[in-house]
Amino acid sequence: MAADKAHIEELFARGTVVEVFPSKEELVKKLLSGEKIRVYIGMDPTSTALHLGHAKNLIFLEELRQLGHEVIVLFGDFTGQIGDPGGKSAARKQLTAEEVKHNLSGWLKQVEPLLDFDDKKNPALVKYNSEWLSKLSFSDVANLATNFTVQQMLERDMFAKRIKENAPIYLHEFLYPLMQGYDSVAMDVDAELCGTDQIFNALAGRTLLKRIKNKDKFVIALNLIANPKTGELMSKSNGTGVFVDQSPTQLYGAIMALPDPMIEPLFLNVTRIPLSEKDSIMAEGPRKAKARIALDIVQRFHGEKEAAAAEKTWEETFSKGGVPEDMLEVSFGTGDSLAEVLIKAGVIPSKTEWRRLIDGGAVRDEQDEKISDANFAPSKTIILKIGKRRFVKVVVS
RNA sequence: GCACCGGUGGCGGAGUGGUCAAUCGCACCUCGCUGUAAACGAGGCGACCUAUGGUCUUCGGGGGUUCGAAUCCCUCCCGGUGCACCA
Repeated sequence: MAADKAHIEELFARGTVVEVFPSKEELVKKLLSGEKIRVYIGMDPTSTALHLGHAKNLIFLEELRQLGHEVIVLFGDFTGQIGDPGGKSAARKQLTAEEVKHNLSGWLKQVEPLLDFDDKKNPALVKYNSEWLSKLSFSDVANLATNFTVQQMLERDMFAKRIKENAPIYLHEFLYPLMQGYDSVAMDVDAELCGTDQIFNALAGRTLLKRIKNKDKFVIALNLIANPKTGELMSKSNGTGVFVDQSPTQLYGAIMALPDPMIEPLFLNVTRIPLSEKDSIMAEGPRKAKARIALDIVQRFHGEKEAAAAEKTWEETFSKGGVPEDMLEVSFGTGDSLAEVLIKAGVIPSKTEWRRLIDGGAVRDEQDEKISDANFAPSKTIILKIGKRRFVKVVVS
């Protein structure tokens, strides 16, 4: 296979790769050698939705596939049930088999647009680690454990932190790196892609692979997308996560709603707009640059046509104060309570909240007329705007 | 196992018999200004109602004292710390 030097250089120039074990130079050398390597990324389906931080890693993996390498997306259906130790003082909640199964079905769909699983010559592969982890016996596990000392485990910063805070560390938490490490052995990979938060686990795999198969695995650590100004990571908990299981319009809007400092990280890590265009795009100002990025990202998930439509809808909805085309519809019969109908549809959480919104002037109709009566009952089908982002079509039957 | 300390709303953290649906900060929501950005200003942030008031449910679980408990007592569960135990 022909190693594409320019492609590889551009890939690294984006800054997505922050650290490589044993070294970046050796990895580049390997990639340029023309040798086909097997590389994987592991993901525990801990929630139902993937955000752009995950997507970025998969996009990177797809590039490796395009360069001719064998790529594997490994779903941690087994490890997800154990739970990777979190930074919090309490151990992360373990998922049940049902939860994992439920989350997995959603993830698969969201991963699909990012990687080519149907390529005739070199399709991306999907694997599940329950395939081998569920078969290990207690003695197998004990054997694996002989490769590590407790001191090594305690080096992991979150463990160190918990010791400092006198927070508990459960024994099973030590097993997590062991299991993730065993994934590398079971798949006999040449490289692993992971977020920097996963370096410890990935290195455990590197150790195991070396001990068991005398093989040097590359650990390619990718950055975590953060707001450069505040340092906040992109995640659901702090509201900065952009989840990809949304309609084109919603996804486009979610990106537009991000703080400006996120533009550059997204440009570099998530889009594949050539780096040479970066300066001219950024020079157009944050508003336009963000729109350019939003379009690119929506395209990747939904295709050009949908993305263009999303952009147009968005412009008309928000720049011109209209309403989006795809919005939630609820049916409203005579005698119904509007608040109850909206609660049932999940638009608002309670009647009390509804009153607060009405009192605060947050509820308007399509003509931007404020609705100030909490007991308002539409006599004909209308479109309600609640705040800036909630739109509901109330269909009167 | 013994002793002590602690468990409060999404998080942090006040409160230590009535004035507590619970100060404050963060997060979040709404309004204003805007570019669905940031910053800033204002309001809100348990639920329900026949609604400038009323009712119900909340401070780890259960029980009790009291006219009245997040606050006191008992008990259980959980966490921390110290001591003891450790074939």
